[in-house]
Formats: sequence, structure tokens, C-alpha cells
Amino acid sequence: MKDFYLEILHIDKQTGARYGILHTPHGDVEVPMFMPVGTLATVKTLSPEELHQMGAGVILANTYHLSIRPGAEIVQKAGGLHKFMNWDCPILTDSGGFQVFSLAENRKISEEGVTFKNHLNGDKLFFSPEVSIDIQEKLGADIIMSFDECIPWPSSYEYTKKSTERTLRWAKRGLDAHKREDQALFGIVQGGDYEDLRKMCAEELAKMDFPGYSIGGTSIGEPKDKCFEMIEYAIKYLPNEKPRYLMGVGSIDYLLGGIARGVDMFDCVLPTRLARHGALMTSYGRVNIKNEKYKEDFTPLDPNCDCYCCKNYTKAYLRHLHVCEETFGKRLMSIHNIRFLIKLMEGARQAIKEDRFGDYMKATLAAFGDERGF
RNA sequence: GGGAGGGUAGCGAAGAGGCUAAACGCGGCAGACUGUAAAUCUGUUACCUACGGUUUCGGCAGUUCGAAUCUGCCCCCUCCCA
Repeated sequence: MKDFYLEILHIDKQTGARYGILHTPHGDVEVPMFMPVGTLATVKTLSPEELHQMGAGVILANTYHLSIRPGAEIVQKAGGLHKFMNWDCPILTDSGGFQVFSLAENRKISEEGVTFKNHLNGDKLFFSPEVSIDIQEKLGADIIMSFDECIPWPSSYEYTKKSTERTLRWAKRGLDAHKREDQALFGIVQGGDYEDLRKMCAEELAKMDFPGYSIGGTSIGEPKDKCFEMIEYAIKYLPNEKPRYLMGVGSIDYLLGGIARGVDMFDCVLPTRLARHGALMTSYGRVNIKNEKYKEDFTPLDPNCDCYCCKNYTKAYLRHLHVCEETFGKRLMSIHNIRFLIKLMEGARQAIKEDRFGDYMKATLAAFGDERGF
């Protein structure tokens, strides 16, 4: 598809991080970028207008969840996801592969696909590579994912090999089933933390010539160095000119570490979930807004932040809203956390363009001052 | 004045002789969260010089090896009838 391609404009001399523009049918976005997650066709508590204001480029939605409610046909009748949810910029849908992992108690995997017992009423729900592609074509996102199995960590070599080979066969089947010309279908690199399996998977996917490649099976409880290894094992064997998407990563250290290793795109529920739970990412570290010490703190959450929340409200007010379980607090804090990550990316892009991404990473992590990086 | 029912940790509320420093809920405090079954989940919440010790279930006095639980008196609250 010619509407979709990555234009790499600069490579950071310190780290090899990439700056570029991703062209999509719904507009161009700069990378590296962070994509907020709107599983059910909404980034929880936020409006599209707010997301635009924060500088969000692409947002995610989920195939498994939308196929249950409201159903792919309804979204299709609505005119596709963009119209349905009033989001005119690019959308990426995940294939349901993550649910193979997260809903593992209620599913059975076979060569043909995965039979879920749907988490709402126990109905049988069969997902194959073809079914997932069909649903994603109906949803109509700009970027769609191959149906894979997100393998738990740790997993045995034998299981990882078996599953990764199956994911590869599924990728091929999805590719064959995919018809829409205005959607970029990404292949997903699995392989656990085994270098040879990651290599094999990446090389095989590269042969299939996807318009983009995802790195899956990370940020599911593995240690940070493992995650970075898995990224490196995969990226080494992926074509340079294609976009690389590290799935499910959203903490500051992982994001910066991913960029340094050549990742272009990230998504994560972390900023929105943390926000709803009163945990905030700031330039000086993590803030748990419900802590008593903020009761009378009438200063902004993050003096270095330009978001609507930080410009207009105090920590004491945010704490009050959170303690009272007021929805507005969740919105304000979601705005902040997402804006924080998007701003982190803006800084990263600028640093790459100026060949100082390594310094930027070091300084940002030092200022954050938390080993955990979120 | 007569009758009935009550007083348990910050609040609500179980418990009706030892397994009870006292269930459970709320509130408080703290923590977790990474391609969203998450506006969710976990820990903690009498006091202390804290792998042990001290003082508790309206008050006082008893019964008992042992009492929040049984007895007596007192104080207070709620409801009904006058």
C-alpha cells in the first residue's frame, strides 16, 4: 500500500535512534511516538478533542473487545471506527493476540485459532488469523495487527518455539486473508527471550514483507534487561526502512530504552490506568496523589508540564477529587499522564534530530530518579 | 410514670463463657498496575521500648481456672403507652 510508509529523516549519532514521519491514510505522524490506548473505542475518560490537544497522533482500539461489543458489523455500519468514535487521525487495532495471554484461563489454542469463552457471558468466540483480519477490516483502522499468541514470560524453549512457529503460520494466513488496500498489516515478532527464536521469527516475517513490524511478548512481567534483549534480538533482523512498534510498553525507562534501540512506535495502557488510580508520572518522579502529604499542597502537579491539568489545578485539588472518586480527577490525571508521555516523545524527537538522544535519555531518567522508571 | 430494646475499636455492625486484640463493611494510611475482564487489586489500621509485651467491648462490683459474652447496681440512648 502506497499511502503508508515510514520516512526516516534522521538517525541519532549517539544511539542510532530514529526520527521520522509515518505517513498514513489519516495523516502524518512523527516518530518515535506514544499511542494512547482506547480499547473500547474510547481512551477512557477522554474526548478526541482533548487527545488532539495533548498532541496524540495515533490511538489504539481492540479487535477482541469491539467484536463482542458493539460488534464489528455495527462499527462497519457506523462508517468505520474513525467515524464511530469521531477520531479523524490514524487508528491502530490490536488483533486479539494480547487477549490470548491476558484471558488465558478462558481460551483454548489450536492450529486453526483460539476459542475464547467470552469474559462477559461465556459465549464461545472463535478467533483465527482470518477472523481477526476480517473484523479488523470491518473496524477499518489504518494500522492492523496479525493475530498472534502473546507468550507468557517465562516460557520453556519448547513451548516458545512451538508457539512462535504457529504465530508465523498465522501471520502468513492473515497476510493472505487481508484485502483492504488502505490498511497496513503488521507482523508481530514473538520468540520469548530466546535469541534464535526471535531471529527466526523476525527473519521469516521480514520475508513476508509486511509494511511494519511489531515486537510482542514484552512488558508482561519480565525484567527490564530481558525486555531490552528481546527488542535487540528482534530489531537486528528487521528491515531498517519499515516502522517498528514495541507493543505494550509505557514506562519511561522502557520507552527511552526502546527508542535507543531503534523502536518507532509504542502503546500502553499504563498512563491512563495509573491516572485513574491516582499515580502520576512527572518530570521529578512518580507521584501518588492520594498520599496525605498532598492534602495542602497547592502547587501544580508538575511545574514543567504544559498540560491542562498542570496549568490550572493543584495537587491538593487532584487529591481531593481522587479521594472523593470524582470522575473529573481521573480525566485531569489521564490528561496529564498522556501529555507527559507525548511530551517525553517530543523531547526525544528533538534530541534525535540534534544527535543528543543519549544525553536526553540519561538526563530524563536521572531527573525522574526512580529505578522503576514510572 | 408504665413497657420494650439497646450501649463492641474513627463510624456502622457481628460475636452470647476459652479457638477473640475481637468477623465483616465503611472511613484512614500505604503499595501495586505496562498490545485494558482494572474508576481495579493488595497490605495495614487498640497501645508499646514490638518474632514479645500492655490495656480493651458504657461504668463499678461480682460469679468462674477463664468474661465483650453470666449476675447485681449505676449511667446513657431509642421506641411504644400514659
